[in-house]
Amino acid sequence: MKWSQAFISTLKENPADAEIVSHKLMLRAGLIRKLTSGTYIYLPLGQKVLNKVITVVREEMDRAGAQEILMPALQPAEIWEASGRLKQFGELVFQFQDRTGKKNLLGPTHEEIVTNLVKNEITSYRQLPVTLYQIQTKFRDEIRPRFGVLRSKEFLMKDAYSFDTDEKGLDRSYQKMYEAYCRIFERCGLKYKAVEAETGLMGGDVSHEFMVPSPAGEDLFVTCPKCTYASNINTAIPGRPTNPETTNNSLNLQPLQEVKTPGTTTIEAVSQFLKTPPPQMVKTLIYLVDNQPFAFLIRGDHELNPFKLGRLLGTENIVMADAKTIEKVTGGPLGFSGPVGLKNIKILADYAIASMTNFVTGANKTDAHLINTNLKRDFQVERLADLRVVVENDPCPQCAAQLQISRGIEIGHVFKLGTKYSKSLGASFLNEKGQSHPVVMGCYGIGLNRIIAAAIENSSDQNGIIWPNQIAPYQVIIISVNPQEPKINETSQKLYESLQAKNIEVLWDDRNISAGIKFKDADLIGIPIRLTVGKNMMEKGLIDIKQRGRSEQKSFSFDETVTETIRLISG
RNA sequence: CGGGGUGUAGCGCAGUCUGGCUAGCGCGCUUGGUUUGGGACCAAGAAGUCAGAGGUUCAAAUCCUCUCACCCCGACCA
Repeated sequence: MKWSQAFISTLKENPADAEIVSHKLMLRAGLIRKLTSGTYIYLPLGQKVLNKVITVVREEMDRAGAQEILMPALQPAEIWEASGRLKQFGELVFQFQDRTGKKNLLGPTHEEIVTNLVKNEITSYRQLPVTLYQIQTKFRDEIRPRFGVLRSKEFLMKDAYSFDTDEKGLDRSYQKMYEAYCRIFERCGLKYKAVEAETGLMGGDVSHEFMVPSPAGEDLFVTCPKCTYASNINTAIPGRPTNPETTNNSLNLQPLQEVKTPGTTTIEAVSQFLKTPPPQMVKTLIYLVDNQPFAFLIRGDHELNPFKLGRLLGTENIVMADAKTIEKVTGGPLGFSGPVGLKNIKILADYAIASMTNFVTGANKTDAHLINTNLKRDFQVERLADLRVVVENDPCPQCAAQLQISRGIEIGHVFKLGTKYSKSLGASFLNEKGQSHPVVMGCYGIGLNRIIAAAIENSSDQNGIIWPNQIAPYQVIIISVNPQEPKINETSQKLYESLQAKNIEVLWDDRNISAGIKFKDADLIGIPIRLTVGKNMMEKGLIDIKQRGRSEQKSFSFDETVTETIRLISG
């Protein structure tokens, strides 16, 4: 493509809307333009990159034995009512009626639709296993679209679904997809990390997220510097101290005492008032679990993890108690709750509480706290459990090394769904013995637009994008420094045609503008190999080769330039 | 949805507090010319419902009321 004829518009200045590097560069390099909040137009350069990503994904899915289909974005609401997820998704789903009054929605994902398909088509174990995938636009009415293409209301997703006769089969299908994901992200040049994750709205029990470390990421994940442990912050388990159940009898227990703490309803306030550090304090959080009151005890500097509560207690109906309920249950106002003297309420304590002595708790009275509170002596708990969010330097649950917390962009997520959907939607098959079983499912998603943003977050400099070879919009850019000069123009033309003849994707900057703009633009849009036809051509008949992201530049004769370019591309 | 902020030419912004003359600047764009190894130079030009509606006033980008859009922080996700 000749730049003079291409629909490429770059921006010199940063658009006011953009905050993060990838968003700024995608706008500046002319990859995308915003239509409205959460929806983006892909311009030719952006579309080329997207297509490259799609090609990689498609090749690897096919290689892993998955078969491509295409399901509608427009879906009947009734299937979603049948699975019970319409309520769960709630406002996240774009819904509307068609002219007949039938309820429709724009698919936020496709589990219901494939399961329904499989229900109708698969009747025998002989047809299993099978994995289907598609590349489709998803619609989610996000509460807050942001960071450009990273979180949008409309986005492209590769979603795959595996169907097996049993758990073992699912394990195999899951493993295949997991490996395919690794290959995809490697080919896209991403530094990624697979971590254990929450299953969330998808359901199921095992899942892994693929994270690209980036300060722009919206997720936190935990990694161990010494072993393989890696997890989303929400599922990360802090390793337990070697003596978690330390009986505090042997320790120097001080007498329990009530102290006045006027107006101090937060940990910080109490900490300052009593001059006691938060790790010496215990907060008592009152929740309603299936409408029953529960107290959760957490060390002052720790944070409760509501996801863990759900798993532990086997219900999703968990809400923080309001001030009235707290007063009714504890006898004291919000902000002064404590475990001592609580009745008719289950008390669960985080493991970290077990090794604490002489700590501060609320007194269940206005403006009062208890000091020197001790477990067992002063109150009992129903059980000890892992209730909290991991913090930096917590011990690794596998090897006790100090855990690290990083920020990342979630670019893919794989789930073992089991029979959640096949049961609720009635997708079953007959086994060898003629018995009916629900199919065992897995689902596997990749955010295709996010791969682009993540790649840029991973790889850019002051001057612009530095594309990984596999997803660059063009492999080579030719800069004709002064296209008015016949020798330069003719050589460029010949070079352009020679490279095209070798099936190399080349962008020829033939514009009759000052050289500086061309160099700046080439850097901005990040083409991996830059060939400059200019001064060196006029003086010595040489063409300069420079790789984006490297500083050195070498000069070659015409023929050498072609072979060297090919070498760089294939190597 | 709660909190914070912005809206003036395609893009980036000044002007708004303290109302007043033809609404300005940089980039980009058009035409002609000189240029061409890191966002050139000269000359001439085009381009604005000052987010929208209503109000106050002799007079509104500027003051008041409402509405809309967009961005940032929080809960949610690929």
